[in-house]
Amino acid sequence: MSEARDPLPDMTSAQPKPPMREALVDAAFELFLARGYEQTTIDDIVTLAGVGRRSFFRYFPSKEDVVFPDHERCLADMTEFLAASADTDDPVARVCDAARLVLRMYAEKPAFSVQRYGLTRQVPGLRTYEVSVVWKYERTLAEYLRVRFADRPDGKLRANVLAASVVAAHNHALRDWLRAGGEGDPTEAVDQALSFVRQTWSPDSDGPGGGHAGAESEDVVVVITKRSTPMWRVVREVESSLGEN
Amino acid sequence: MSEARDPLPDMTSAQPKPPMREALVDAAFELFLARGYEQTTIDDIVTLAGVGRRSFFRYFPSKEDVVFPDHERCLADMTEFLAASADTDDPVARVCDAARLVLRMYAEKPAFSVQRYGLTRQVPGLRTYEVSVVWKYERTLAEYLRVRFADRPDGKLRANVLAASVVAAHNHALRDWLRAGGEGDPTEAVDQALSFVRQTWSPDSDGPGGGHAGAESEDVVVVITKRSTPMWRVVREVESSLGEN
DNA sequence: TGGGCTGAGGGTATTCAGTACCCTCAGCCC
DNA sequence: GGGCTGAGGGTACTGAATACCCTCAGCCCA
Repeated sequence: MSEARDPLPDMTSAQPKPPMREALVDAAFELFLARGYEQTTIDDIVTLAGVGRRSFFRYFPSKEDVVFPDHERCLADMTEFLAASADTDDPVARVCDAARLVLRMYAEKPAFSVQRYGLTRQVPGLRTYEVSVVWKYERTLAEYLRVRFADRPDGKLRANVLAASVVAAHNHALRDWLRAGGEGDPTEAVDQALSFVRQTWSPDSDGPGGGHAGAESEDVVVVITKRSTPMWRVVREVESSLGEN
Repeated sequence: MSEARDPLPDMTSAQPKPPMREALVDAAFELFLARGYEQTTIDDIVTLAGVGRRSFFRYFPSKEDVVFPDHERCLADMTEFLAASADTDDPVARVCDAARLVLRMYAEKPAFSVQRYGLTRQVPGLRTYEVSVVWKYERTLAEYLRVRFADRPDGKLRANVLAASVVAAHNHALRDWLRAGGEGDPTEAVDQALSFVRQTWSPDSDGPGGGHAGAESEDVVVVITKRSTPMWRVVREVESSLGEN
């Protein structure tokens, strides 16, 4: 259920993938899960990986970064994805799709994501780091929306609030999935959460509180029924009105 | 323009106010502004303040904390403020008022807030710290809303998104004020930004999309919805209308 | 073929934040 | 007096992060 043109392109950006990076990540997680994040030193990691200490900081600017090895890539992908937008794209749909890039990154490695989730819940420093990563995504979305909403009054406010909403909805569904152990497909839950935001902030509702239906729009369905009508009849009525949906 | 009962009580919580804490903050900011945050060591600070190194960490758990000396107090105030809510309060208005507590903390020391803003813009580590502080506020608001929305379907999602929206709107107005040098009163701008959110998420519009269901007469129910609204949401809308009315 | 360039990786020393442990001393209650 | 507590001070240690320099393989090119 992708919403905009050019949805979720294959942004794997096929890099040469240095094997040393992965070796470091593997060694780090093995130790983090065994004795805990703070009980593991950089020396422990590089010793297990069989490389020099200096090499660790060649690949990861800090100890926290090894826990989120693909976020920088994902952030770059998101930036690129948004930059490739057409002016005709629905901005809200576009940022929702951009958020789905993050979801996909998590969903691609369910076991890894769940393990990391366990770490971030326990280690305050990692939670802080994660929050700052999320903030970068939010800023990226907000910046895109800020440009797209430049002509609106309160465009900047709208952009910021909408970006925050999209991120919050995405994270809500994502964390539900992580808490459940990464079982199944989180896509649908995220879609639901995003549509929750999307329908509130859809571009045609051009002001707060202005979300009420203009009856002349072809997009609007009006159903009139008696209060005493049983629910199943109401549902059938609405269903037939909505037709294919 | 306070929105709920018991609005913004005097939460100065008159602590004994140890003078040493303030001396450390003053010394720290003097040095931070003169040579920069990262160029200043803890030893520099305690030397200027004329106290022992050990005493610094007695008052501030980390170097970053000295830059945000009153956020912990403010967070506690916010938690207390929300805990003191009545069940009859409008939850949305209540979290908006809670956000205003943060604004007030900034507005009480304009010069200090602006100086700190300059620091956080320049030092990535401080920005990260600030983001994590903001996240704590957001979590506090979301937790309150989660309880208040417990009976709603999607209550948790709604709580998270709403909390994120309120925080984003608040920060938007706050940063505008800080960028402008802390001149004037930021209250009105924050009120505007919050009302932007408030009108969108007001408790009476109890579903996204503004799908409005209401009783035209005693016996007739009119449902107006968008064609794109998913069926489950329509059903819920109708159910809730038929339910309590 | 030798020379020099580059870039990945390694090693060591240093800085500095943060912690643990112990000391002093003032006030204060028995 | 003696003992207790709590604020403040000092010192040593750990460990992340940085700076600087070394090795070595590959490679271009004169």
